[in-house]
Amino acid sequence: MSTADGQLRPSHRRTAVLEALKGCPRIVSAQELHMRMVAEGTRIGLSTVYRALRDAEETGRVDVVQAGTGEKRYRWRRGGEHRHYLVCRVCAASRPVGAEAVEAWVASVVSESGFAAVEHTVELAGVCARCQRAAD
Amino acid sequence: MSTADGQLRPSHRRTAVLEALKGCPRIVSAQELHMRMVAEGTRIGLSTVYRALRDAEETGRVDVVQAGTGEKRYRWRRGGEHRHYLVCRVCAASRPVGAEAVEAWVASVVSESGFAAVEHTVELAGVCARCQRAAD
DNA sequence: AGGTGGACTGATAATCATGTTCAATAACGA
DNA sequence: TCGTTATTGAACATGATTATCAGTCCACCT
Repeated sequence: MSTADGQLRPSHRRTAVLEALKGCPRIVSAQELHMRMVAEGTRIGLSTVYRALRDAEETGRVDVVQAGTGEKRYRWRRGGEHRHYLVCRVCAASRPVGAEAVEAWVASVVSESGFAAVEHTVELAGVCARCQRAAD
Repeated sequence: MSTADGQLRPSHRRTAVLEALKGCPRIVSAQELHMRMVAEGTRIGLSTVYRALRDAEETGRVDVVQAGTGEKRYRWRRGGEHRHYLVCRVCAASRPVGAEAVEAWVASVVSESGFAAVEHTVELAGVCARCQRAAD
């Protein structure tokens, strides 16, 4: 394989993936993130991006949103806590929403259900104010 | 493919798919439903099952849960209202949960966000009491 | 009843996101 | 420097879903 510019970074392609994710203003899919990185000049394979995101998901460093089409979209988790997001269907801009009420509701449902190890997913998708204007 | 109002014309096969779904005690994937129908002696193609479920989803006659693997699981919507479910990760048993608190929370978040046409997804997955016992 | 046109069906192929394989290789320690 | 080992990434595999399209069925008209 040709090492064209010799700009081989230290062993942290994975770190590069997470850094790129941090720099994303909107939620992105693995493929979008890969394209973005390549466009910026980072030499990285799609597999590595998938691997890094899966690992980050398992270790709780990113939040995941399942799009309706069965693709996953990621967002860097800024605070320590897991968050829920309101995502724009048009431009994919995302903003975290306060979810204390939902967390409390989930806790009460779980306690009276007899279920154990309950995980919850809350997803909100709509059209943001800017895209509403742009639709005219 | 579709008539003026976007609804598929009723047909023997399509009705059979929804009837089969009604008879399912747990949430099922399209493929599971197809296998189930074939096992019962119904002659039907996988494509038709997918089509019927997609149409039912679009017209709001079924509830959909996205499994972690990117597969969709369906449940016949018994009341008129859309529901949320607590699903067992082991046996796929599902029970509807009262979600008034969540609906109210969603409404308030939406009203102060400036977003329009917001749709929400709430999914709860855990291990039901029976499967907890069976795990011993 | 018989014909006709459009809708439905289903086998197959295509697509799409993601996972796995494995030879090449970069990082690290002796 | 040399060898060991984990990481990488291109190609391939997989699994769910969707599109294609020729054949079939059905409703309606005469």
